[in-house]
Amino acid sequence: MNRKIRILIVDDHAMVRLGLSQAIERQPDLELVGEAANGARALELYRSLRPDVVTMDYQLPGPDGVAVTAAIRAEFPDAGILLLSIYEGQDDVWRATQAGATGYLSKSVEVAEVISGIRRVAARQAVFSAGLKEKLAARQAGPNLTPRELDVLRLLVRGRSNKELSSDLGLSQSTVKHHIESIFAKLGVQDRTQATAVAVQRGVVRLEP
Amino acid sequence: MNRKIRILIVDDHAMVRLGLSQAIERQPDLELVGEAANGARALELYRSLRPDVVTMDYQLPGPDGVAVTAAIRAEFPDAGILLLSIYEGQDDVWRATQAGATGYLSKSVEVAEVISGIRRVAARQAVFSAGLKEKLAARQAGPNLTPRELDVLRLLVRGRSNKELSSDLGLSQSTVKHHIESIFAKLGVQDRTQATAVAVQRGVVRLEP
DNA sequence: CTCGTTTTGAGGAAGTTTCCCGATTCGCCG
DNA sequence: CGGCGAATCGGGAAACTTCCTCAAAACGAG
Repeated sequence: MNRKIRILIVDDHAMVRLGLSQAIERQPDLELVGEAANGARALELYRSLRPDVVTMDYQLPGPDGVAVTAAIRAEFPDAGILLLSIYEGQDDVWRATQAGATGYLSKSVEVAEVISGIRRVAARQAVFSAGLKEKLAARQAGPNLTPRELDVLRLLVRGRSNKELSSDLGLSQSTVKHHIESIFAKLGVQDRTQATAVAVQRGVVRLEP
Repeated sequence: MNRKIRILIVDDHAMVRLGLSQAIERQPDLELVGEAANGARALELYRSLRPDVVTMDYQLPGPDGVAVTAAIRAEFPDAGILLLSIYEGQDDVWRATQAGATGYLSKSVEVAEVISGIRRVAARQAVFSAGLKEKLAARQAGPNLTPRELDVLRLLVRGRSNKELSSDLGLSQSTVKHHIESIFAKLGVQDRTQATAVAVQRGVVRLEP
């Protein structure tokens, strides 16, 4: 038999770390080599341990899981990283794939699915949960904002005015107004506050960072 | 020695259930008697098992942890329920205490703290994590909105216009404008979209339901 | 190359929000 | 009782947003 798959857990919730470590220890082909509760420690441990797979929580104190993923991949382009998140918005998955995550699973999946996800990430195969694919497909049929509209929406949701938007993005106010109207039409709302509510609820954009 | 403390875990994340169950099984005085992944199953199991303590996740598919807590307490007023949440907003804790939760812990605390929380809930003592108390105190010093302003803010965040607000709450538009201006002043913002962003980020109000 | 989409832009009318001024009522606390 | 904060209401001017029409450059797909 081959060498065991060496795993690093990154999660700020002690209970999740405990659950994951238990699940891993029950598998003869998996081996837990380290645990980190924040991004800095994760990077440090990655450098010294060089694990085969990292299970990374989406939300972490300080730089979030996506940022840590990007940081690790910048240094180790062949790293295998499985993002675990309670969020299932399209924007989250998109950000994750952009950052170089090998897989993205919702935390509501069964433990067995995480284990099989780890094995597939170890083989550098992409992993996305069935539920996520459904949601992505469903969302694709819905909003479907253009990249520029997303830029505008992300700032809009943070409370920027048209004037601020235009200087933030280097556009004329007319253009900003145009994009905003397109966003309203696609989200089916009448004003920016509703757009914010809908966008955040559907996970089109995230508010926290 | 006394009978063991009988525990029911309610959480939709399999990994958290696994972690909690492991932590509980390591304690000689604690006994896991059931696990539920949703509110309906939780109520069902509570009726048949009558556990001493329920550890309840804040967010669940369908009715959330607070609603399930209220449902259990309506039937069993002496139930001991420990809410576990990733959210630390004042509004969440407030809703939890109103629903009759015995304690409220952030999921970012250590496992030992959850275990000691379970023991204290078993003794029907209130449990709130140190971090939460700090945050609550900090928030108390901050916004400190009046009840009426909170009513307005909750609707504002969902994208209602001044006109809608006035009919929703049975007020004149003048009064609504007045409340909104007070909210802006207390949150330190200039417009309703910023107010939405700040309120959601700080957990003053929740958007999901 | 042509078509459709995206992105950019102008301008204006109508409606809404923000920011002021003012005022009355109510209940609570010292 | 007097004062104080909360909640209520009115009005108005300035600013901003929404909705509309029109237009053009850039770009990829077919």
